[in-house]
Amino acid sequence: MSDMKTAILDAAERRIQAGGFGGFSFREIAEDVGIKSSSVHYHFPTKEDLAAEVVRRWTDRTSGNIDREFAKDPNAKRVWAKALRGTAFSKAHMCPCTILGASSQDLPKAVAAEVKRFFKMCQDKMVAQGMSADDASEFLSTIIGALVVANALRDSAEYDRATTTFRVAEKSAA
Amino acid sequence: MSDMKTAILDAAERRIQAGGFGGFSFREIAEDVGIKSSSVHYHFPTKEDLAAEVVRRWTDRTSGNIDREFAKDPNAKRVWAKALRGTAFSKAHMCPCTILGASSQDLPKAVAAEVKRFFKMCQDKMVAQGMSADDASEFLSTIIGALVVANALRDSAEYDRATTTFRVAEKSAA
DNA sequence: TGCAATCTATCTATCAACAGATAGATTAGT
DNA sequence: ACTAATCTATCTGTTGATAGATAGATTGCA
Repeated sequence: MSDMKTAILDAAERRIQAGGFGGFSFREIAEDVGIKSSSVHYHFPTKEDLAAEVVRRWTDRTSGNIDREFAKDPNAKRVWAKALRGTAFSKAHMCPCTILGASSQDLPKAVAAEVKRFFKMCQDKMVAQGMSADDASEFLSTIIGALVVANALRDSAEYDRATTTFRVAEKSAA
Repeated sequence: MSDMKTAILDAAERRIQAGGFGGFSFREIAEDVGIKSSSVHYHFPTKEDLAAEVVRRWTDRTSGNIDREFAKDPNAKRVWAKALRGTAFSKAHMCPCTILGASSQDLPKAVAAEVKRFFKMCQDKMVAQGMSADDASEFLSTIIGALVVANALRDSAEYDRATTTFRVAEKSAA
């Protein structure tokens, strides 16, 4: 992957984290990376292509991060809660899949499909790590919702308040 | 409140539930209610005004619904879980405050403030109903997140999976 | 080696569609 | 006659997308 393609994905990711699919334009991305909007189209023909690849990359990256941390700490919930905590306290504050998932009904097919894939990956991995299906559903909802509520209240500490149980507990293991 | 003003709020609410703040235009709303876009501006001067009032109404409505149901059932979590379940299984599938909360960083001030007010209302009411602050934070995150995940997976039943604990349990009372 | 063909990555310029917003005329109810 | 509500018409700006030109690197063949 060329440097420019990566830079475009980075810029799009940042803007999607703030405003979702409607929250970025080819011209804005172009300014961010220092080229013209038509050149962004060269790398990603349509807006749908670009957004879908941002989500795909995020999913794969998250999956890898979780695997790496789970190898070091067998408490799956703590691993997940810590991983998303990084997002809550990052500059962007939000996970692109969460903001896109909330407006999933208004998304181009390819983007909606990638977002769906992200949440499926989360649930499947949690079950593989030992959680029951219901437990994984409830837990995933909690950490995703914590991201939304913290963002809405403009208070990252709110994420900690909502996830104390999982980040601290030594018992309720994977 | 005039019938037309209510109809405009209804239309805007529906469209916000699907696509957030960027998911509706004055022209679309105008078509929905059968007038011209300039006439929508007569009732709500700016897009910010309209969106803010949609959220304000949703907050007040939700607050009233919860109070009414809590008077009939003293189990606060069951009351909240059932109330949001109605949203998850509605045609719109989403709560406007949730979709707007996820993109809160990109919202006009007045809208962001109203969204913040919604989540504050939820937490304050939960605490007033007997939950601890941390418990309220975690529980609110769970039901909000369940809405997002169910929407992204295009499967309302996912909301039930994530909230079984609260909707069924007779014990973990308010 | 040297030349022709092709590819990569960017540019300029432009299009039709749509956005939010405003001014001013018109209509209908009291 | 006044007012509330709607209309017509228009403005300025932005959007995603496309066409066509260009410079430079790479490749393939004689």
